[in-house]
Amino acid sequence: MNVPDKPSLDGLEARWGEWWEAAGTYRFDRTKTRGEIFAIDTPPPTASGSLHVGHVMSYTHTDLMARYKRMRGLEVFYPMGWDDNGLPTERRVQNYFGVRCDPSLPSDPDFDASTLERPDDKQPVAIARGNFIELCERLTTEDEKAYESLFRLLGLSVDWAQTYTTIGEVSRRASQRAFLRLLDRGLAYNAEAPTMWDVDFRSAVAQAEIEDREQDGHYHRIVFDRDGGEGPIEIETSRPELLPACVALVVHPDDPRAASLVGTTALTPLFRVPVPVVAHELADPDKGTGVAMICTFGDVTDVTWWRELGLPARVVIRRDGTLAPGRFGEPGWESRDAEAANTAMAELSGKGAKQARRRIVELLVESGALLGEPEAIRHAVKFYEKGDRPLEVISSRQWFIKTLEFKERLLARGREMRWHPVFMGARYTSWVEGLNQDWALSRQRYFGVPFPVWYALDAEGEPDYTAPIVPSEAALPIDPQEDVPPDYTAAQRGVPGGFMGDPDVMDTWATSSLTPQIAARWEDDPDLFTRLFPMDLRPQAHEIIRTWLFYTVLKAELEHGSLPFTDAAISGFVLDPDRKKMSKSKGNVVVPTEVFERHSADAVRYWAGSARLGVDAAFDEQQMKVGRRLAIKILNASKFVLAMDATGGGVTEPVDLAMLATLRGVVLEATAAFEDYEHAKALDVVERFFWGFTDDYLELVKQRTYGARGPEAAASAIGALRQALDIVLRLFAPVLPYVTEEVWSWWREGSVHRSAWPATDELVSSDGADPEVYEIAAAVLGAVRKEKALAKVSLKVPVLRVIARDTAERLAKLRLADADLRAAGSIEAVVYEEAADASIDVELAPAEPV
RNA sequence: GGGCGCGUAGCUCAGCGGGAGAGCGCUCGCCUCACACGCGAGAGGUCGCUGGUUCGAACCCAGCCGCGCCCACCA
Repeated sequence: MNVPDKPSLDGLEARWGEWWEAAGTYRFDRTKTRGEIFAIDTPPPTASGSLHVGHVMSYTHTDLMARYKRMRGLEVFYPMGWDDNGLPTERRVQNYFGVRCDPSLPSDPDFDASTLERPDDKQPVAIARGNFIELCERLTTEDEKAYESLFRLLGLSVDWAQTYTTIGEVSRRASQRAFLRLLDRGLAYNAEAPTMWDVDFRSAVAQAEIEDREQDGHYHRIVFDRDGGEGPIEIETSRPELLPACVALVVHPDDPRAASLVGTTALTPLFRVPVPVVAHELADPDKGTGVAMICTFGDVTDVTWWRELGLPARVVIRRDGTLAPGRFGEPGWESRDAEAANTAMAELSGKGAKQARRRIVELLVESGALLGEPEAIRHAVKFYEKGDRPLEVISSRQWFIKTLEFKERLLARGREMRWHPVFMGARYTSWVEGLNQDWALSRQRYFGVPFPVWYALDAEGEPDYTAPIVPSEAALPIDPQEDVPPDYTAAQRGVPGGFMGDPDVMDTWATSSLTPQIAARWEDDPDLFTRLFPMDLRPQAHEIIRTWLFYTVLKAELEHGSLPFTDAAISGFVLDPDRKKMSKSKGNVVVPTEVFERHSADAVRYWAGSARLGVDAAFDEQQMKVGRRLAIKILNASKFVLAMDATGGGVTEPVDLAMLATLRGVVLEATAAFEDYEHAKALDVVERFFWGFTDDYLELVKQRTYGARGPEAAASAIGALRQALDIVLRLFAPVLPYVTEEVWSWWREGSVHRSAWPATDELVSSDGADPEVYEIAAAVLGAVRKEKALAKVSLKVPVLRVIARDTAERLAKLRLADADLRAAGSIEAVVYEEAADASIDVELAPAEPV
């Protein structure tokens, strides 16, 4: 027994953090079988940036579950990954080192960034992809160290021997292997197809990375002449600059005008291009004039129309977002006045969409084709979530993964998964139901996992995309820019009759969607994999249900025919005190390290643990102060409990048994709450008991522990106190790992975090005890305190007598606590009066003359 | 436009069919031998609004209002 005189929270994080590491308290034991393991698919935080209190909350939520399951006897697999793959890292490396990636360069094996020659400060140095990746890894290593130390401070019970990075070799191999297998099964395909395209990043983006933003715009009413005579046709468009890309007009088949319009031909204004009028269900009779122009391509509806109606393509937007020069008069670019069309096009060429729009409106006004004033509107426009300009639909060659045909299976997997909270499952369902394109997998970027394929070049040097050359799985990971395909030589790269490597990298989600497989060392360590996969828990934020969660389900379904994990726990956002989401741009982020210093890690965890899953939580330092107080209270109450020597007698006093019976209910409730992923409820139940334990129970039995009623009665109290403390420490351990470990170390062996979660059979001695004894006695004690507070006297002032009126049954219970009550409240006598209405009268002794 | 969640004391939230609660904040008091980094007490609320079901509604149902998020084919 080693109880300090002045227990303190100071230094607990450092002391126990080191101890846990040295003792291997959270080390994963891989000899356990799947049924004995609880496997967590930890979210890998983005390694470029900084952790904020949102991370603190959600990672704490995961840790609560990890610690609970560990105490339940499960071997917890709790790894940590670092997401260093992707655009944020790429950008930071470019700025930090002044380099840019040129995938056409071969890697320099002697590359050294410190001797990097920068002939011109303004011009970044071009380096090979392999060297670029080295730099990315080097820079992110620094971030990862900082993150790890913060996560350790927070007390995450991660096994730090189980780490991975999403750009590391294991991740690249897994990503490429998964891709090759999908390719082999025909589930991955490449195609020249219209795809959502960010003109600034010059890369394709997937549906999941697109967000709608409300934008100001205008409806322009434009009149098309008819090719042949009948009256003109009016349409409305918010994108008049796409007029040269117009390939048809469309009406709904049920529109009364359809009969006279469909099958006829109209002429585009300015460009005089004959376009057919066609019918399609997607044309909305109530929108605009009911007639829409189909352009290649203004939006995804255009793509649908173009594809289903077999229309030609006349693309005018280039990959950088500017308009191309006119080609009217060439094949496929028919015009009744090609010269005028090209003149008009020349006015637009080289301009971005916005400028081109402004100019074409002027041209349309001059030509009289624009009717009236453009009508100002607000409408939703699609953006890449990280982009600044609206997306364009641009045709390019991309890799896709078949997704649409698996919708039903993916929906079924969503129903099969357990969602915490349940309503978050609806997010997944609505996303899957709304899918309208296969997963566009390729990105025209550099830092990422390359596609492990090459293409044979024909005699003209043109690649054959239909038959990609693939490496063996054993060779993975490969970089097709560095490595040479089987049966070729390096000298054949890029020459007719030779080969070329696929220049693109995969969407970062292609890797992130394999985090369970990566952490479990899929195929690299089959023994480990069978012990871990499918995992138990995926904790994550709700904003990435459609990306991380969805893609992970998709990959597991396609590769393994199973869920990747059985449970998903979704955390909410952290809001600042003004109820706004914390974000760097709003300047309202709180630096976590300072918060730990002010309140202690346990206190911060208390705040996080008080927030339920799926519910946005306010950042609330007051709540952390409460947590700190609770932690200190645990120290002091423990000190009191452990100060008295245990004499070894049994727990016999009714009040003691009643308290333990109450605790039994608490154990049941807290356990049920954790099983339901309701950690906040578990904490609430335990905390409520604990405050009553210190405020009421400790006061009731304090005098007795000092021996006021003899050694046997004292032993009963001391025994009950110790048993309660033993259980309460374990109940608090998931939320408050530091303070509970500290107290545990005073009198127990090993770590509280490897001790067993409390079970009711530990409290068998209180079987049949009536918790009401404790409850009623506490109520009387409360009444006494109230009387003294109202009289503004010290709690030491004696009470002449307390008259308790209640039913005979309850009075009998109160009598069982008579002696403790009189000692605790300095009460000379308790009078028991049977009455229909319960009430308590307290008569204080007259004040001492001063 | 569709969906989900939320609206309870000044603040943060629990309660989800039969007494309107907790903590913080505020006010008042107390150095009571575990704790002044403490202890005790008090004040404070037509439970968003309107209807309905029920003997009884903060809780169930319907409609509305407000806030947040998710989804949706930008004419």
